[in-house]
Amino acid sequence: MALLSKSCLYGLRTAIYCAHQSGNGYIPISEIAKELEIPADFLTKILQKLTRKKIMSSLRGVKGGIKLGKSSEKISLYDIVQAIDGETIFRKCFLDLEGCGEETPCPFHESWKSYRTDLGNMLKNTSLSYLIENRKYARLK
Amino acid sequence: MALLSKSCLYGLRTAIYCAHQSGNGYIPISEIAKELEIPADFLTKILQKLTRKKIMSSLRGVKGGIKLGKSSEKISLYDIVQAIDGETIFRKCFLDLEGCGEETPCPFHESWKSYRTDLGNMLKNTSLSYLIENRKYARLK
DNA sequence: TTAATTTCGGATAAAAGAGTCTTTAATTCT
DNA sequence: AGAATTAAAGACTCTTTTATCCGAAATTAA
Repeated sequence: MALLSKSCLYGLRTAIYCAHQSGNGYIPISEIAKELEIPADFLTKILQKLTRKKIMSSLRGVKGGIKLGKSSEKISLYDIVQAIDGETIFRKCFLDLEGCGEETPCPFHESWKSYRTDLGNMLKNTSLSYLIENRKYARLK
Repeated sequence: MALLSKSCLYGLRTAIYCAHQSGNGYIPISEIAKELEIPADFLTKILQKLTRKKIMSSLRGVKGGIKLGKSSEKISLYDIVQAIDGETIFRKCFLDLEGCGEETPCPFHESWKSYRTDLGNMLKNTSLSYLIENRKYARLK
């Protein structure tokens, strides 16, 4: 298993890639797909989830493609994960028990809760711009 | 997505359940399955992975079933996760990039590394006995 | 020894996630 | 207006995970 779905990872990598591109123009999905070695048709579908949530914006036609829907400072990794994989990761009980909560905690409730919250906060506090500025390498494939 | 596979969660819940049972006898898998609302045939298969690693021990026949393979102090959650889902969770890059490492880190390398290590340590430091002793409720379904 | 019970092992089925393909709609350029 | 390009949308296939089924092997009890 992995924490995030493959779709989500593709979406994250694409967003980071777009944030890294200097210009403000649309980039064809096929170009990104080739660059990041992601199946193009599949990526198209995934990015639709991000455009519907205004995280990205798309344009059809000759000079069309995809780009960030707002400035990279305003997009957090949490936004992207939430848009593609939903919020269950950040809510769900470690043991996947429906009724687990403060009143009827599962055996692992306490230790997992803080950990899960930390993860959510870490993703919320990491914007695309921060990521671009504070890394040494651009490795995205 | 979830951090752990369903198989792994079933395995964890069963192990905790067994640790909670006072006696030292074998418990039929069908009984556990019914109690924890897990498909019995599926659970049988999952538990085989744990018995092969001596985390649990099993016995066929009339008074047979399954029980912990050693004392609950000596079984950590890490052992169980590792036996069922493997170690990839604790090693893999956040963005699932093959070549990500210290030399060629992915954009998320640093922040994820410590987090992943913490999770591993948390699971290593949590034994079944600790879990049984330090919880208020027994909720496992 | 026979009957009952229970795990083991392999085959198969169902469900979910990942990936492909084709057609349509929007946009640009000539 | 017409041709070329590119995302959107839906149907379909492939793979992995989850779940079911059945016969065989081991163990207990009478």
